[in-house]
Amino acid sequence: MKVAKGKGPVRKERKEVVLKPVEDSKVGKRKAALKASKSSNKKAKNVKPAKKDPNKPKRPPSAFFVFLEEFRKVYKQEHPNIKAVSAVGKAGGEKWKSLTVSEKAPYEAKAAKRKQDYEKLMTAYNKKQDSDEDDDDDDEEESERSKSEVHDDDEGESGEEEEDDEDDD
DNA sequence: GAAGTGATTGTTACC
DNA sequence: GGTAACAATCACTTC
Repeated sequence: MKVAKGKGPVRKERKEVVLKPVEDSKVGKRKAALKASKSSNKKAKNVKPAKKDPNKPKRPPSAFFVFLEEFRKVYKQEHPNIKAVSAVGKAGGEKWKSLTVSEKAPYEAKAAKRKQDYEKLMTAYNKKQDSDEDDDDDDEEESERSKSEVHDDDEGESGEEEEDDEDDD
């Protein structure tokens, strides 16, 4: 992915042009952490350098991210000229805070399902990892097997998700 | 052309 | 328990 890889000094100016700096303390903290980790060559990389696995299931989106997916579409329609992801994220964050618990409920439900899928994928992934350690030669076979299992599960869940998505509406 | 950046919140995973 | 990383998105910037 392209998340916080930590390359070199690229950016900054554009951000200031697109939108103003945020004064949210949490944001500052988050950004400070990101910048710190990036500028310091990624602490996590030092902690767990070998954890980068392309086969590893990606994290499930939180309720906020599920909401953000829909919010982006609406935001694009209302603000076709604003394409900065930072602006969408910021607006989405404010909107999210303004939502009531009941309004957040459907997004949390979706996130919960995504999480279940993720746990299944992680279980299969961990099994694969375990088998890899046990026998490296069969890792491809195990991989295919795991994928098949996961795929089946995923399909089933996906179908439910689709239905639930409409239900939520 | 490839790759990183920003902005958001929530959750995960690691120490 | 605390904290940092990461999940999506995409125009833009830099090398």
